[in-house]
Amino acid sequence: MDGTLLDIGEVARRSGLAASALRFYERKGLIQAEGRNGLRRAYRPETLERLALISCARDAGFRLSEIADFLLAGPSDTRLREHLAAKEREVSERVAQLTRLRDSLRHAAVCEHDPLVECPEFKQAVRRVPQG
Amino acid sequence: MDGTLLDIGEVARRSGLAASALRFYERKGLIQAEGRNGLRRAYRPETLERLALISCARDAGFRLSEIADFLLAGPSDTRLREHLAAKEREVSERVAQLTRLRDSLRHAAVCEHDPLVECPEFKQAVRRVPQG
DNA sequence: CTGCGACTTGAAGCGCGGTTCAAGTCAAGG
DNA sequence: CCTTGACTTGAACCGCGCTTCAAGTCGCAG
Repeated sequence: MDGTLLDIGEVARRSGLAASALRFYERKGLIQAEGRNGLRRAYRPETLERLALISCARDAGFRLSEIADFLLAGPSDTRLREHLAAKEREVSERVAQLTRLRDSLRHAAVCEHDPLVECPEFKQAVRRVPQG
Repeated sequence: MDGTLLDIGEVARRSGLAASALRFYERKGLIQAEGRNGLRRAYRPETLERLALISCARDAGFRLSEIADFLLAGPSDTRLREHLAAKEREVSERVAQLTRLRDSLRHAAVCEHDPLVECPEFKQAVRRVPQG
């Protein structure tokens, strides 16, 4: 064994993702193995970082196809930069919304309203975001 | 027509949700019609508020089944309160993560790194959340 | 009474993000 | 050499959140 390359089981263990998910990501163009050891995929350690990024973005509501686009980007890809900027605005909005939701949940834990959902303080989470 | 009750088309238009989605939500116990006008569902206007709450929670990553649980909660439901408190922590973590991601995206829009994803500043989004 | 169109139903279908399965391949160790 | 066991493949399947479809039922206008 080379020592610098990791096999899929190792990557799965260290990334917390299932091996099946890694193969799935490969089909979708999100990652690729450096080579093969026989039939077996051999991954560079950097792949772990990339997977962390993928997990992060996916948790943030990005689709795998979007993530794949981002991963291919160079600094000269203008359209992609616009896409990233748009995503940034989207994420900002989500942060604001989630922050309100968090405050509502925090309140809910101590609220005395009977149908909890009727509490006006709880409902603040629902305030419409000003038109985008 | 009664004037206080809305039919499904009206609710769909005003909530921005498809009629099929409203029927789906009914099957899942998220909403219910006040009654029927012939076969047709007749909704109370408050349903619109409830739908706004549902959309908000769903966008925040809650499952419909979770939302249904929350919607049934009274102030004495201790287990549910714990669930809400747990969700609050979860949402807080998400907010933190998304905030980092937003900062990374903001940077990405002006970054000169070639594989954009290799930029160390970009990668800060990926910093592991301290063990939960 | 005759459309018409918006509603009703249950069942099937879809896109996403995977997991599971069956069958096969390979490297290392006894 | 032969077994073991982690890997390989493609294809089928899953849960979620809906949408679409086919077939039927209303209420209202003409």
